[in-house]
Amino acid sequence: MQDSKRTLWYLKKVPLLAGLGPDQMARLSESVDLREVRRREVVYLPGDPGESLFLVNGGRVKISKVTRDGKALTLNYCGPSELFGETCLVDGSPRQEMAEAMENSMITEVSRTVFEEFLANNASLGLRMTKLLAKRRLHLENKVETLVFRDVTSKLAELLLELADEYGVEDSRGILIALKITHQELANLIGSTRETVSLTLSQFKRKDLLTTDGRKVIVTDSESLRALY
Amino acid sequence: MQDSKRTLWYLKKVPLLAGLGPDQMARLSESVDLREVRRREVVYLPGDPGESLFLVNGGRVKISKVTRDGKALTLNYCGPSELFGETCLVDGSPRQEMAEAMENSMITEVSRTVFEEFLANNASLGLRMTKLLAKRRLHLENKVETLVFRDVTSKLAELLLELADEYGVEDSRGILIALKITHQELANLIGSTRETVSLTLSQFKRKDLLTTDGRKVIVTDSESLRALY
DNA sequence: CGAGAACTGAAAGCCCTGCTACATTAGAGC
DNA sequence: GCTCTAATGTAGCAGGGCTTTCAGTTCTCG
Repeated sequence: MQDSKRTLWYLKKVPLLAGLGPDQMARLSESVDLREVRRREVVYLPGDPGESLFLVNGGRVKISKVTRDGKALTLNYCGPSELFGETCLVDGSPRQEMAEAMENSMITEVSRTVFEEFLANNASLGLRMTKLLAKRRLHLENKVETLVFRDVTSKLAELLLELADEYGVEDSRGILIALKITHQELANLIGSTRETVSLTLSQFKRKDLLTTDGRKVIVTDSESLRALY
Repeated sequence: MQDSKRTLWYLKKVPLLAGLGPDQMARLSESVDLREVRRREVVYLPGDPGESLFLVNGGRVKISKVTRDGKALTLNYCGPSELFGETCLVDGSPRQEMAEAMENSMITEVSRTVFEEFLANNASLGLRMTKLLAKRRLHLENKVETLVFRDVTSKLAELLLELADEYGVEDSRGILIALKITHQELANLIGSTRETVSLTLSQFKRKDLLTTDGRKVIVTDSESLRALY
């Protein structure tokens, strides 16, 4: 009871579901599953059955492609109110990517069939869903372009500016990226290696484009950084 | 009159629109635009206003990312009954990719607002659209992975098998890829260069994995080719 | 059918960056 | 605070493939 109330409360905050009426919302909240996942916990792996999609209620989940030999490419991060695992809508075939919690998170699991039923009965949800997926696609297309055409310096510069934009806070020295992120993670985001990222970062530091405070990056000269791509 | 009848006839063949009733279909056919585009004609360029989406009625259209310095990455080909340009649904911002006819083609142009209106009033269309976009996304994600992790030999081998699968016809010597395609096009599809593709192809030929007949490729040993990735 | 454009074959050089290998440092957990 | 692990700083080396160049071939279109 308490739990279903909380589920409802979470669902109400998801923009994607804004078009659902109170009754539908209530019905949905009864057929979903609220789950807690801890930092580094895997939500699903490639090969797992793709029978549900997820909403992030709180925390952050990383979606990535992994290879047999341990290399990984991060596709995107999902923050609160965002959807992931929706590619199972195609046909419920096995997952082809990995979802892993980056911090302790709360997620809502919706079975594919239930979601499809809601979609089939709610045009407004379909419209929102279409726009959402189109947006994701656009981002991914731009990401592909960047990955293929640009060199590491350019890709890292762009990534840092994006991160500064999304997670940046003002600081006396510039924009501090308030995100606990390792060089390996940065490398996975731009399709490079840890070593090359470390090297490139120290080059940036030498050129006074950024400083580090502990392990946080502070962008001090975003203009020059932008000029690199 | 004649023209609107033809439009309707074309629209009826599009699976995406299968959920629309006869009346809706008729209304749609009146608010769209049937266009003919010739081989190499550009449908839209990056920067063009993104105010409509397109259905391919016949022929084939290439969607690609291009850079200032002339490099190109092909995202996908769209054949009959397929949709393209749908990323404008996000917000009607300028195009970020290029659409170009690969052969003389017939396309239907639907304005963004009209399509959105249909979406908002037709849950079945929303469901189909969602599935379609989810599928595209899945393909694109796999493409990214391939582009980033694999070397040219592996990517080209995979591409040739895909093409053989989609455009292949039986031949006494193996599977003939019945598609007029240049080395440059192949390179654009796998994020490489014309020279490297030419070289790799001749390596394949030397290893007896394929032959060429004029400018068509014939895959003679698909097993060994598959083993390369 | 002829000329020009488009396409392919081949080869040398070089450069980015991935890989390997350690040393050092910062954090996390007890 | 101490230990042990995770993360970072550096460096050399090798190699895939991009660039450049040019010759030869094959379409295409007037």
